[in-house]
Amino acid sequence: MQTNKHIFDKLKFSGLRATKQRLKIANILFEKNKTFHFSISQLANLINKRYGDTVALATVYNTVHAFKNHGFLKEIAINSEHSYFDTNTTNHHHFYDVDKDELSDIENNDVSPIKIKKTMPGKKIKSIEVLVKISSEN
Amino acid sequence: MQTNKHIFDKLKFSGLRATKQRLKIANILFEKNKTFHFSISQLANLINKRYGDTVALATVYNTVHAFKNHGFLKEIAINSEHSYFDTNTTNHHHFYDVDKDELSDIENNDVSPIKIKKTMPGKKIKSIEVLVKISSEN
DNA sequence: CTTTTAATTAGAACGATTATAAATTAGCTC
DNA sequence: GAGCTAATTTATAATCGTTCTAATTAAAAG
Repeated sequence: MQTNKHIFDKLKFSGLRATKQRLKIANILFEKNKTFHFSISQLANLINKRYGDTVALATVYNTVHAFKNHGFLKEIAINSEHSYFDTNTTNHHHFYDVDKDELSDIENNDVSPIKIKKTMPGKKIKSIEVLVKISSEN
Repeated sequence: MQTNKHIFDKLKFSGLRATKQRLKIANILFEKNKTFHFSISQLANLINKRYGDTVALATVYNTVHAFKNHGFLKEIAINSEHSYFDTNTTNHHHFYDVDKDELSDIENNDVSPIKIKKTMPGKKIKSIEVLVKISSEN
């Protein structure tokens, strides 16, 4: 599988050892070319479904944090209930479906340019993120 | 104090009993005309500082949730570490100072109109919120 | 004043996450 | 490939924030 090779190299290049566990997790996260949004518990379930009970929960946490620290994942704050991660680490925005508790991406191009008219002296803007909450109409 | 009377009425009107504890908490939250951002633990500290150990932690939680459910407070998601609340319940946006872990408001007027070009069939937009992360320049 | 109902409380329970310390494994060097 | 070293994994315990529970207290209504 080419994906595997690619992920392997990605890990290696970043100084992370390409362990069995990390490859399994990376497979699930990066196999789709589509952005993948998940919480730790969702991810743990997926791992279990595909690979059985072969990765300890602590390792899932460790790995997600390692991936995040190396820029492979981005954390997204939606609500206090869950912490979500996103395989799309570019600057972009989100729809959050409050009925289904589901995230989807909105690319930068799909949002009109955002101009912040208020300034904070001595501070510079690091990021601008838009969260659009949606729900079924009716 | 006029604020007290006002808060008392506010509680009464909403069907919440104006208990000693709720009035103390409301005093801290709503005494300033400025927006107030806080986490539960920060609030608990403030209560303690002003009123001593007279409100149980469970009551702080209960009260904040009651206030939130009655529309006196709004919850804001910034990161997974803390859950923040805001006394400004209008539609508005935020600066988040990542160095100081501090929130401040950006009024709707201070952000250029946001147009979302992507649509989600069968869904309607409930809110659009912008989070601007800032940090010291240098 | 009595009754009813809501709210508060201390403490237990819970769930998600992190820490610990021992065992395992990846990736080097020879 | 054997041996070495440091990184990683693991099971388990510990911790933290939050919620639950059941008893007590207090507010409002009659």
